[in-house]
Amino acid sequence: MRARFCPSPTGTPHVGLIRTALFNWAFARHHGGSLVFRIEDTDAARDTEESYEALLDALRWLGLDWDEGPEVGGEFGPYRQSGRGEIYSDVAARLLAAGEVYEAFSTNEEVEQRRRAAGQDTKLGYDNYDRDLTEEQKAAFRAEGRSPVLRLRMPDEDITWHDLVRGEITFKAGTIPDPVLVRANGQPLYTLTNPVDDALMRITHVLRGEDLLPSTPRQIALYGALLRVGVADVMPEFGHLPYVLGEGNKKLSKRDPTSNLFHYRDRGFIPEGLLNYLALLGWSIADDRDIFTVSELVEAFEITKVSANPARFDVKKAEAINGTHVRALAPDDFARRVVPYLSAAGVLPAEPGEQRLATLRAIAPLVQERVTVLSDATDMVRFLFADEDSFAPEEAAAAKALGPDAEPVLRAALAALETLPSWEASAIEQALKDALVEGLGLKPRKAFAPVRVAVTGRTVSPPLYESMELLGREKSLGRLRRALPGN
RNA sequence: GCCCCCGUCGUCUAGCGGCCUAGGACGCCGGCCUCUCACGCCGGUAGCGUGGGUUCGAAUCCCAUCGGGGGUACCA
Repeated sequence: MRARFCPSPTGTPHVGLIRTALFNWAFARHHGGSLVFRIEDTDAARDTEESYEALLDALRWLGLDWDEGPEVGGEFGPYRQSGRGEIYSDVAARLLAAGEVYEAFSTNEEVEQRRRAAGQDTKLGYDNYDRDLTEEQKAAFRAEGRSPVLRLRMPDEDITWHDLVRGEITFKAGTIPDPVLVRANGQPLYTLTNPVDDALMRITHVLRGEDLLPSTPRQIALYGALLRVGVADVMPEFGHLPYVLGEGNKKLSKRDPTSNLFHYRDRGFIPEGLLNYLALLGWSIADDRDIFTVSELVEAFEITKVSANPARFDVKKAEAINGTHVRALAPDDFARRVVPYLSAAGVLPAEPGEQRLATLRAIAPLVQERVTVLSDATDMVRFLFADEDSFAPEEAAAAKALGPDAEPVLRAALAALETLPSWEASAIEQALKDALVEGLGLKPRKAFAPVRVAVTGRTVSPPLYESMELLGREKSLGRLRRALPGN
């Protein structure tokens, strides 16, 4: 089995596009087949090199590898359509010679005029007028200086296929006008290049977005022609994946920043979590489970079990799934992955030393169960890495917990901690409880808030005693003193 | 207009004629745990678009209808 993923390098990778890549990848891996990665850059006006690089970056980040394609090669290359021009003109010539394709000289204006004259809706499109032009007529058009486009002669019977996700689909004969395959200037169009490459690359399964569904009949028709002229061996099977929707009922717009895959990477989604969530958009592993690993996905994936319903991208659920995967990480792995986010936020230097990394590893397990995306960690650990000159509690937190009532609490805490023989979480806990809860008779909630804000700078923090242990005695005591009124 | 796709809790889904007084997950609400916040645990909320058939029996089959989406390019 040979599947393919063949994006056009325009813009940034869209989550819907990546879901398509994922399903093709999972399909190929599940069946032990091959995944071909092809770049459809035949539209010079819109394709960019940055976009091409972004596509590679995205797939690599997610671990979606390909067996043939850019940078890995393969026997059916090149894998960027911009390098396959000769192939297309050769195939076009064969189709023309066989009469599968014909030269059409009509301009859009002329087509519209004829439609109107016949009392028809101009939305019907091309009217197949040039199908049977005589050599004399063609010569006359050329004499006028016109160059023909190449159009495919559509068959005059219904076109039916068994869609892998939707079942039988039929387009009635005569509803699709003969499509242009090659521009007058010789430039091949998607309508030609996509099926030709699928044929030449021996693709057996075409899994793509539902937006391409209306173009399937003409692709099947072209495939018929390719089969007859010997370019194709077999008609591939088709499966049309449902849309990924955004807010409202429209497909997630390319302009919407939340459609950008890198938006999620930047926030600290991890590949395991994002892949899991994306797989849930149209597929499910079981009726009572939705958390799974990539290898479990590969093991269980069936294209025929994919739902035909459009799916809305739900950030909340994506975050919940991601959080589960984050928590499943080994603590050191979590610590390692969080470093770039801390550096980007200025909490850690770009290349933190071993001492800071050790501190990070120590706090990691406590932070890990409190985040849904890795960037959440920055505000939680900032207090540990701030230097004492610049450290100050957040204003709102100070206003809330470091008012006049706080002074006796802070003094009692200091007194209890200054003489503490061992600076260790359980000892700190005992000392604070004795001094504040027992000694001052405060509710625990009331007792620890001022200490927490003084030491971590926030009302929400990792567990206090462990945080203080990691911060160290001197810094902790110093911060408590500085939180006292007048300091 | 014409062609095509889709229609189960707010959202993603399970469901393929009896196992459905419709299951799970996210969300939301309540509770437990608790030094904060989370995590975890317990409980609750909420759905088969509508109307006709077929059948002893329909979310599941058929027809109609309504709603949503896409296409209708010398873009992909």
